[in-house]
Amino acid sequence: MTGKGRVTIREVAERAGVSIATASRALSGNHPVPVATRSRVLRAARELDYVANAHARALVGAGRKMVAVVVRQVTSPFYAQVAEGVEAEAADRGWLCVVGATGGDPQREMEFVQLMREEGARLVILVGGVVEDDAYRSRVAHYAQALDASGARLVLCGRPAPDPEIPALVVEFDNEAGSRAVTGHLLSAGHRRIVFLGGLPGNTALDARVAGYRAALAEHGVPAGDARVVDCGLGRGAGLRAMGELLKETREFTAVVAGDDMVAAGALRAIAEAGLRVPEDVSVVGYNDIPLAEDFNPPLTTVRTPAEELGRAAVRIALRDAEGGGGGRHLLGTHIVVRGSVAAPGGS
Amino acid sequence: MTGKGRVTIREVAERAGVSIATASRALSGNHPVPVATRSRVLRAARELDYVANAHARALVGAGRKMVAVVVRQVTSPFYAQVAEGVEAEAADRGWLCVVGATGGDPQREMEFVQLMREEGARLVILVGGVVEDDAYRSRVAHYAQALDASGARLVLCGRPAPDPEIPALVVEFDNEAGSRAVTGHLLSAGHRRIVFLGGLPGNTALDARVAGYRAALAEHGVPAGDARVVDCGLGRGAGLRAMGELLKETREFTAVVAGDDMVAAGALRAIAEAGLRVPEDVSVVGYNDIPLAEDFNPPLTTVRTPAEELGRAAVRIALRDAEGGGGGRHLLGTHIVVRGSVAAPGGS
DNA sequence: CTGCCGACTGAAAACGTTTTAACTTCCCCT
DNA sequence: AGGGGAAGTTAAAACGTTTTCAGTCGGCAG
Repeated sequence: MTGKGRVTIREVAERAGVSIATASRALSGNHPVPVATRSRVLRAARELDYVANAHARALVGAGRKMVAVVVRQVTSPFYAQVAEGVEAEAADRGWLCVVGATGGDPQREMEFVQLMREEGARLVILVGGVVEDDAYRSRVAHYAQALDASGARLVLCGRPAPDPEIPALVVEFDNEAGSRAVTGHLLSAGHRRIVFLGGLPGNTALDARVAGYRAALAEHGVPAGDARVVDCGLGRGAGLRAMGELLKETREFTAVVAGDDMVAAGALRAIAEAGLRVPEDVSVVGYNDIPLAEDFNPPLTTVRTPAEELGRAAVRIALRDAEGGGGGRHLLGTHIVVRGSVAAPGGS
Repeated sequence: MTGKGRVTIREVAERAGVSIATASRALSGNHPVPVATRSRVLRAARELDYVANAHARALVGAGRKMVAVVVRQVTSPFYAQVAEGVEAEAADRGWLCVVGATGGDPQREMEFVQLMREEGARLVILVGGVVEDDAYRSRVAHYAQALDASGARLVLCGRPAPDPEIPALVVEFDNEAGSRAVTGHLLSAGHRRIVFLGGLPGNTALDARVAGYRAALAEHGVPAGDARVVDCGLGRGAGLRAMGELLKETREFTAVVAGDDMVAAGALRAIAEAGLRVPEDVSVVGYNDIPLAEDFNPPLTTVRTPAEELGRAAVRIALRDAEGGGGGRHLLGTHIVVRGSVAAPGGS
């Protein structure tokens, strides 16, 4: 039953009584072949359960249609949605999608990009905010230049291009606008003492959200000195810990803007553990509107960032501009989703 | 700046003043090469920013170290965790991991497996319960036979092998035991009228959980007639809808066993919307212990299925048994995680 | 009848690497 | 001094496709 190795096109050709060249043409459809010959070849291929060797094909042809998406971790709901968007858009076009996880380690990111170069990926999408230091800039410059040299494209989602001249495309959400809007929502409800929980200095995405938060405060006439940013970074654990500590230190605030929904999840938990109620005692808003945000306790008011659409857009724009080469920056809009975690300040 | 095509090993060899063969050996390290020559080649490669062409390498060599993991959707927290486990274990060994999403469509599953055969994946992991009909059996038999013929391995996670003779490895959780345990937990708390929400007849994973549920009832002397299984399938939306309808029809139950945590999330929401409290009026348990289960309202008592470990185990076992060929079935254990969604029946 | 064009086909080159087999050197042993 | 390796190196074959180039054949216009 199991022929030793894989069936090759040679055996198909033999069985169909044609040359390798004709078999190839019939199978790949690159060149017209009389229908009789063609069906004979196809039947032979079916009978032998022939599958073409993608490596051989990629070696001689124009390479393989493959897109790579690189995220910190697949289990983050936001990244998962982005990856799903990329996967879906790629599948729609018959492209293969590879996802890599770095765990936030630049070393693994470099290894993975290297691997993708070897594999001949034509599109590499790096997702997620990052601290923009010199190491980052030179790393990305190298990716962009190297990928460009072999005709591939680099897309940065939620992280900046180190230099506008660099052949990388940037597709991201307008973090500052989203954060300004949701902070404005709290301010409009009457809050004045609002904490931003989850800053990550140097991380461009979080810095933009902090900037939006400060801008909203300024717009509503809150003194800049009343702003308070807790730089605890992202993740549920970080939010839980930082919120717990903050509550031990002070209760001089009525609302919390979380860096993202996972931080908000931790914060909600910490607030409950401290014996306070949301939203009666403290209002909380998140960022990203992950799928389970409406199952939090209470359901979370947050900013909807259509993550899947971000992934799709990255692929779509990169492939559309494929000829254009070069860079460019595309901003995607966001909007507030109002649920039960916000009330007017001043108790029940 | 952009040299036209990719740098090949020929140019590296030329610059280092050696033959292609020597360059290849120095770079791949398959054959000892004097340190002087070796460093000369490596330097040339570094200077030219050479990356090997994985296609050419795979074409002549033993193929590429690549594992493919196929799930319904990446955004399901459970599948994401499994995929992360596979990715991590693969990365640890320097293998490439490709994830495919089928959306539950057998057609897309077949296409993806076909693609993986073309790409030369050496390990294909199919994840997730499935209805075991004739179409499924013949599909999987074909995968197994075809992959085996080209020296690749097939692993089934949470779905059955159609035939013990078939060269496929099964790695899964003991769904029946887990479900029996968590249902037993409710029974021990005093519940007698317990609904199973989220059956999916024909789906082997869910059927096993239903069987565990019934077994637990029988063990505790609850008449079989008091069992009630709502076949609404999985997903938050399904749970929300089905629970809402059930509550309109009857309130003759004190506890709910959900098919998985997402169904539980929907159920919790529906119960709250009906004006009931969890756990005072209704107790709820889930399945899988997804990362956000403790942020539900209330925190969810559920069965912890170490999903990442499932992914890791699939890779580990498959690679360890690589020589052994053939099949085999491995069961992974689970345990209950007690949180706040269960109380004794009979109101606050 | 001759010449030409088009449709179809096949032999062979090419893709970039690894590996085999053969060829040098050079050293050591007798 | 001659022979036997070992160590280092290289030319060439091989991997499975696609594509180019050249060929064969039949038909049709002149």
